[in-house]
Amino acid sequence: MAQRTNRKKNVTLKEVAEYAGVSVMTVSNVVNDWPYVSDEMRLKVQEAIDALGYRPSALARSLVTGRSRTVGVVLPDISNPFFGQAIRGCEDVLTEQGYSFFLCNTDEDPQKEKAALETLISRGVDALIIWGSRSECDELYKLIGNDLPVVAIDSPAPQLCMNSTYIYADNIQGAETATLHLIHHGRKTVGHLAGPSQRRLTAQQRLAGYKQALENSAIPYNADFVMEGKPSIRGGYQAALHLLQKHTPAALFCYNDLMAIGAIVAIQQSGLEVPDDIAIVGFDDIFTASLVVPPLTTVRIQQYDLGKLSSNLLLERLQKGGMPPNAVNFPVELVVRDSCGATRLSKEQKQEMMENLVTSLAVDLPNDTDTNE
Amino acid sequence: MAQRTNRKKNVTLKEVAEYAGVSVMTVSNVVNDWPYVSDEMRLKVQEAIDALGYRPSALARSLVTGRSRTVGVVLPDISNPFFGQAIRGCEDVLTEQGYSFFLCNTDEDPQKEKAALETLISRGVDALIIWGSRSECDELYKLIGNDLPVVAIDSPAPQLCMNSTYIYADNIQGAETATLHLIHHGRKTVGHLAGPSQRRLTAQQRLAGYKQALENSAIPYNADFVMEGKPSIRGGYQAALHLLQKHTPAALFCYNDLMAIGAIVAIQQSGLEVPDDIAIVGFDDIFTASLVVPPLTTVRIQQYDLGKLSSNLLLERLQKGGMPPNAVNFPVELVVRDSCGATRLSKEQKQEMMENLVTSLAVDLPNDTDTNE
DNA sequence: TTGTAGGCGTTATCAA
DNA sequence: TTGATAACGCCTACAA
Repeated sequence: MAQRTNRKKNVTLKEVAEYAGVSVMTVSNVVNDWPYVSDEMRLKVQEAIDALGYRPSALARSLVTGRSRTVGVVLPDISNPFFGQAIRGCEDVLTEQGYSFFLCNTDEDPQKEKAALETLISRGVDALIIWGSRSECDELYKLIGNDLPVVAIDSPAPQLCMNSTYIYADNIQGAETATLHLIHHGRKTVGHLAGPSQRRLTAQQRLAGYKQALENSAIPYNADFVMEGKPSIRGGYQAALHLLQKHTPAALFCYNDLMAIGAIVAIQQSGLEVPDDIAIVGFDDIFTASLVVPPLTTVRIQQYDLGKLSSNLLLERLQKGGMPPNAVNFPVELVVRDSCGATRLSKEQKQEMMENLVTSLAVDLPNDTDTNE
Repeated sequence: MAQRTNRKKNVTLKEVAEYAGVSVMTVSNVVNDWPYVSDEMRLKVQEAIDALGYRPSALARSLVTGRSRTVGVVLPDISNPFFGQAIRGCEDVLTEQGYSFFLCNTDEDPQKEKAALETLISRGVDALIIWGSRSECDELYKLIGNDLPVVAIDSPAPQLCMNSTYIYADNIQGAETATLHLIHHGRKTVGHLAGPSQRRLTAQQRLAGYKQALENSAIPYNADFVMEGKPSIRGGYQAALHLLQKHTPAALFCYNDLMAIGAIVAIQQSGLEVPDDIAIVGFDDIFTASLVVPPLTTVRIQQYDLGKLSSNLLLERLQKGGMPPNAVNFPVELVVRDSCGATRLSKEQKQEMMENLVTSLAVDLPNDTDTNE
């Protein structure tokens, strides 16, 4: 008798049906644009719907249809501008097709990732977009099974065992191009500030591309010129300082833009100049890359487009069904600005700029979260 | 007889019950940690759950309980780094409490906002976080009603008519502080690059704070020194150029950091220097603000904390129920770097840095989305 | 402590 | 073309 507690009172199909003096199915048919409804009925029902302010319950609908028009998006960290762009691409595609999505951050923590997937599945998502997964393939399989379509981006080879599409940004190629660019512009010794290769597939790939470039140029690989660090400004700063204590390469190819920015600061603090003494190339082309001084030469990943692509491929899988696993390559491109020294804008006054950068960075480093990309 | 099409086969309570040889309610009680279950039962049921890989359906649960543990987050644009930070704050709080959330971008388009809200409500969200709403108060009310808890941030006064909490970053105070800072450092004429005051409450507030500072300093307000533009780098660039064609204020307080960055470029192109000829102060303290040259003096909004606050207040409303509308002030703080000229780091060589900035910006401006903040 | 019945709001099925 | 009824998977209420 008593209202259930906490229950939101919403207008239901049944109420609309009673109001209009028809059956619930008729109302349902009108709502879903079923063709075999007389105009008279349609009008009458529509009036009732408007009068009562009826809104169909997606929940109830999902329960009975088994499809929710809902997607789970799992990624490392939305506060990372890279993913902000990317997910915007997802959203635009998904929303247009009537899908909503849940967002989950993992911080690249396998535990959090697992929890997120569990939650999403129990919420009945129709599909998953997984960015930079850290789970093993068989573990993912155990969690997800073969029924749920998955698009995995920059994750370790889940295409082997699932109803999934695997997208990889062309990290190897991009890293090779970047490194070759430096070599071809006369930098004899090119070092590499590597990302966390244990945790990130992309870090491994970019390192591989770097090595490949050396090999193609008949330059022997020297581990002394490679320093691993966290993929943040501070991580790049520290890795570069370490490296500079023993060696002074003519150029550094960095895992990503943030590390590159950190490297610039470190180089400057060491009394050297970018790009005159050490040239720098980053990766990603985040928004900030063009705004720092010197503007960063970098390998651009069109983040928004990548997000769109992922969602489009997901929708395709959702609509067709029974598609075999497949892998898709996402191209990247070198964007030449000043930090690589290929252009001729540099002068000695960069000293001053760098001091400013150092000053301001010193203030902000404490707030720099290490997981930021 | 035939399987329904497209239906995902999931293990149900009933199947677990049969497997364990108990009733569904016993299983349900175990799943929900009901206290009055014998250890024996609990064990038996738990085994069945594990054996079958049972996962409760949040959908079915929501349908019957009327609560989904789901929140809708509506904001202008997630690719805007400001919101990336903010939403991360939301996520951390919500996830910890077992809530998932849907993300919707509005691009500050009332149509999209309305569509998003309709969708979210029909999906059965328990509450809403609405950022920078552009809907009228009564329209929101019509859409949402009084049952759904709402936290509105930097939106026009929805607190008047709903089960809502209204959070406003202290834009007026912040703008006043920024402007006074410029005045107190000897800038006689302080102009303002305003945001889109028709569309954004925050733009109105920051303009108001600017005017207030003038008034408190007994400086007459002069509309010639205020120029409105889009809240982007390009918007700031264009607005500044316009302004500079007729006047040369000693300082510019800008609606946000992006406009400030654009203004720096424009000033430099006009053969002037920041901060020597014209001092600049921005607003927001986005990630990039400390990385440009000169590093930007700005009014910091702790974006992550703001996100956390919004979600905490929402949860409070969700748990207590029947709370009256209330408004919460979120403090901001001036962060002094170089662009305001209060510190003494500037030299003539900034010319060179600026040229670099200009060069790189010229390349990237076509990709600059005007809605970015 | 456990089980049974009913219903949450919708769609699928099939009969009228 | 319309309508009655049975699911969908779960929880609340109440009975055993």
